[in-house]
Amino acid sequence: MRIILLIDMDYFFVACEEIKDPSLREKPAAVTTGSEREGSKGVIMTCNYPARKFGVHSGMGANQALGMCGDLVLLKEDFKFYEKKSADVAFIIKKYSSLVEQVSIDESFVDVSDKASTYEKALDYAKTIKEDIRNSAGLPCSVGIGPNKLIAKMACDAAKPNGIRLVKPEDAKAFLSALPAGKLYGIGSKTAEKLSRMGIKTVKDLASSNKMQLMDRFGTFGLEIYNYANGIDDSEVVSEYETKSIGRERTLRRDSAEDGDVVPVLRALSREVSDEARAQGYSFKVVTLKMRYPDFSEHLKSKALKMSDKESDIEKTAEELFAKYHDKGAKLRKVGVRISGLVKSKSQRSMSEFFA
DNA sequence: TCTGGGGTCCTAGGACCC
DNA sequence: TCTGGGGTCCTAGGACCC
Repeated sequence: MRIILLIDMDYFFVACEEIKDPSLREKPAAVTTGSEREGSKGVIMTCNYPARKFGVHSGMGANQALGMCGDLVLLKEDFKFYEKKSADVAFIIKKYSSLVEQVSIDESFVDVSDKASTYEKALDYAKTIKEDIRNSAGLPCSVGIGPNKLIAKMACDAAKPNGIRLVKPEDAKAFLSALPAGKLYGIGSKTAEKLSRMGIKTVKDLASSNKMQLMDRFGTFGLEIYNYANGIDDSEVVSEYETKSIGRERTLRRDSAEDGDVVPVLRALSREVSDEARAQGYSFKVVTLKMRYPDFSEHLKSKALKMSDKESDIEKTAEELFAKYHDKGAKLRKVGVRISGLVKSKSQRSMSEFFA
């Protein structure tokens, strides 16, 4: 029998800020991307629950959020600090199981099948971990418990904030079926709309829909969401993970068609990408330039090179792609540089082999 | 939702090789 | 000269998640 936990930190970035400044706890507060763009205060990345009462949520423009809540405290993101707190939390979780998959800065799956023989014991185990995180790292989290990653994830969503939710296998289908289809993991706005046009509005509708028809319409993805809707997910908790790509992107100060506004940004981004690749010990094969236009349409242009670890190759290729594909006179909103086809550099490889 | 930045996975056509 | 099928790489774009 498998028992999986999903531990998800509550309003993580703002919770970290509350450690620095406890007085924030009583106030509506949000962490933003910050912005150099004229007229913009950036976008809300996370907000605490007092702010949510006003309708503030992540992804929203900070100006719009201020319109809903004039007293909202805006804080510019401090990723270094969040990464440190994330590492603290990861260290705590690893005391309880070695089979941990960190899926983002604030979320980890934990396979506790070997630690807990029953769901009741898993529930106690989850309480212990949650308390440890609260006491040792000073941060609140929620925990979902289920027979697979999908159920654990959906249970955790239902547990938030600061809760624990156990969904046993025999209850999984009933638990899921009440949800709107768009709340199911993997179903975003586009798919929700397509499903809705097919008459599929809830997870229950999806679970009892025609599997063949779904596969016809969506390919293997159709099978996946059909299985999810039925509470089926055989994917493993994987603790080893390889980075696939490293990228940086930036919204320009103002929409611009001038090379003079864009090229320096490409250089800065290339530099940052190169620094990150070096820090992680990766060489790369492919460089991709992303261009976003004022209407939010995006174009990607990429070029495969010989394996390289040189900043100059990133910069040269990004500028080359820009010169070749950007229509002169067309304004840009955002540019990005990404490298992929990553391979651990020799020195790094021997280091990890040494430790293995 | 006048909308940031970091990622992942999937698909699909064409090139090229055997 | 015309023909088949498989495999892999390259490139572009879409959708999703946090």
